[in-house]
Amino acid sequence: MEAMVTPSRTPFSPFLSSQLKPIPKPTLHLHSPIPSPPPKDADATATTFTLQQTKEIHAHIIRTQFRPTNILPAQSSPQAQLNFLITSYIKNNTPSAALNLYAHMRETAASPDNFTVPSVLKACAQLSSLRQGMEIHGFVIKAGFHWDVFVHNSLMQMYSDCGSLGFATKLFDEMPDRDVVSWSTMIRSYAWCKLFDEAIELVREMLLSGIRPSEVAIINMLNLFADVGEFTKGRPVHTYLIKNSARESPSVNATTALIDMYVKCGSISAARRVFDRMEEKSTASWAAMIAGFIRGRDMGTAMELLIEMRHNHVFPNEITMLSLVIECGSIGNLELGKWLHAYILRNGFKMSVALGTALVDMYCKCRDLWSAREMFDLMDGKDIAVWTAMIAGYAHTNCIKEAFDLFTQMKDANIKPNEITMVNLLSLCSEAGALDRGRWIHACIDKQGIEMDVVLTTSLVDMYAKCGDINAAYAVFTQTTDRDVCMWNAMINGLAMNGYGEETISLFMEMEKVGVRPNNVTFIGVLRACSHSGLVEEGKQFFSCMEHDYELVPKVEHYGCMVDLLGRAGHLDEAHEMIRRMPNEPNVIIWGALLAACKVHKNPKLGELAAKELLKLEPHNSGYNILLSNIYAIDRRWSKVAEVRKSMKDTGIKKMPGMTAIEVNGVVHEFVMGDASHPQSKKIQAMLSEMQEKLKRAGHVADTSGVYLNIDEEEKETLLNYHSEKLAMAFGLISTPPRTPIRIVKNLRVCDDCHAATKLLSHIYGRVIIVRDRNRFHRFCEGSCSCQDYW
DNA sequence: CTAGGGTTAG
Repeated sequence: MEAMVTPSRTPFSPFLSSQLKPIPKPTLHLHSPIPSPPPKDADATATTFTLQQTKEIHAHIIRTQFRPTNILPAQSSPQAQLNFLITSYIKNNTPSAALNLYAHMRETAASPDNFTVPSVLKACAQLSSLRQGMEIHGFVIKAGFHWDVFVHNSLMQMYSDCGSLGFATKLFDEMPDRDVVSWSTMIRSYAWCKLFDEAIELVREMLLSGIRPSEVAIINMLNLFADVGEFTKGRPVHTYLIKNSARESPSVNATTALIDMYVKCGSISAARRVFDRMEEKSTASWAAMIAGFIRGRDMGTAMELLIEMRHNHVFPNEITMLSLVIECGSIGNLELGKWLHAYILRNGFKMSVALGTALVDMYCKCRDLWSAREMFDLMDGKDIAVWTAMIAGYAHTNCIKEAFDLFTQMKDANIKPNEITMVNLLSLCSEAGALDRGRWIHACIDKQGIEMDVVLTTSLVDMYAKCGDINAAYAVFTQTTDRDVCMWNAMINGLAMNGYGEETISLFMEMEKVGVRPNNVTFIGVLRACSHSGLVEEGKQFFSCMEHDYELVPKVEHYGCMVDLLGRAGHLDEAHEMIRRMPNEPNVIIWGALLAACKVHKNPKLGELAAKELLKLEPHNSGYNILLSNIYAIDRRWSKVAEVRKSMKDTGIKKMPGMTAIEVNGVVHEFVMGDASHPQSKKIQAMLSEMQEKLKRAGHVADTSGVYLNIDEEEKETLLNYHSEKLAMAFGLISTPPRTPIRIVKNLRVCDDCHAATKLLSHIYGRVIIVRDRNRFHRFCEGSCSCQDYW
């Protein structure tokens, strides 16, 4: 099903074609009956009925065996009556009822007609049921319907809504006469799949083919350019609007969409000009403009407009407040968020569940978990979205316990988790390396029958990969065929960080083969794989082909990967040369990569240069100060070391604490250096002493070169023994059964001494020890380590 | 027209 997300417009995957052959041609089938065109003015369809009323009419129709009723026009055929019911069910958001009726029609004499088809296709779209949609497509072919624009457009819309851009495109390409709706549908489909360039190309083609865009089409286009976020691309539509407004001025809605487009493209001034010229402004126009000022962090003007709006007798509604709160959360302005919250309460807005959720989410994004929780606890009728928003808040701040506690409470409250809830919990497990928890979530997903969409599958792949179970990650990855670029990236990066260099490259090849276009993130994974596996030449090739063959401009991150790749391999001068040649301004990632390489390959001269550049960029960053002092320590220039340390102390810079986490029986335990806060601290200390003893006997000499303090060797050794990774390992050894693997996660790089010690410990205790540090895995087994570079 | 919670990389 790869073609469902195939980016290119033209090819129609042979796999898919074979399922739907023959593709219908708009020819007239003289021998099959041509169904009558849809009734033009059925009174009943103009009226909207509630779901309850619809059900009653349904029951009545069945009871009276399609006899004319006083609700429907007297001459209504059974067909028309059923069509009416289908439409009414769809209007009431019960697409499955509509599809059941359709199935009923197929079994009875009342065969579906040209009027039925668009309605039931809409139901399929609402349910994202590609299978049923294809079935209807097949029926349309078999029944020999007249292929008018309406049927074509409905089918395209269904395929596009079910995520099958490939089928939609195929139909579009085969249409003899495309109307403005056909074009709009395609443009919208491409925009949804984030294929903006293709969408823009379609806009161009549409205008060239002489189609005059309708208002809906114009609004669609403006929304498209708002998503693209590029000022220059949206400009032509504005020009078009101005040109045409000589005859008829654009509607308030179109102008509002224009303001929204300018705001999202970051041009507040252009938005303001349009806004000021508007004679009549709707609530939405004001909201779009105010959201723009919030986005531009101009709170003063935003507040002024909010007040001015009321002076103009336009009043904000719930949706206005909703979008303001969301915008505020995305810029993380807590002060404004609190003000908006107060404003909402003061002005008696109805606190809907949606608005409450937006507030909870806003507080979470502003990292005020306490206020978020307060709001959350106050809310009545909490639905799955609020629970998920709150869990997401805990997940993003790495509050494992709180997140899982809340998850339990949610289940106790009989709220069924959905895929979004699970994605949040999984990302938490990824971060903490909590494999057992992650597996448990996976089991929950299966048990609860939660739909595995692309995002959830990607999260699962990511979780297994980041927890070091690469086989499980691959198993999930191969179970699905509907993979988007994110999922490929997750798998590629997973292989890369687990040290599978060659495999990463072959997966990349496969991705290319099935026609998924790699993006910037993909290349970060591929380059990192080359870096970790010492594939210098391959890395250089990928780096040059990403620009030449894939038209992707390497970003600073890619240069960072290259500096890391060359640096790790010891090509320090080449790495330095790369930095000098790069078009972008080198940032901390670049110099940091060079500095780390200089430390490993003991090149204090270049290292000092890198460290000084780093400190120019971020004088207060503790990590770089420490690295600089480390560089001096290599040359044993202790006075310089002391100087840096002192300046750090003076400016109040503290070292980011090294932390190591280990999951035992689904509970994540965290340790910092010299940690004695764990309930089992005594036992851990005893274990540490035993480990130290055994290490000594095995001939381990403490590598104190990682301790860059001018203290005596014995003290250095003691310090090393209390590194957080050793504490976590000791705890792992005493609390898990013999021979089971030990997995730990460290937030910084593992130091040289801990690395050497872990190798021996894996042999001494007969354990596989898997350490995940800042960006990759070290797998220790019987006294050796999987990583191939400098260790 | 604006419409609550989500994935990869950093």
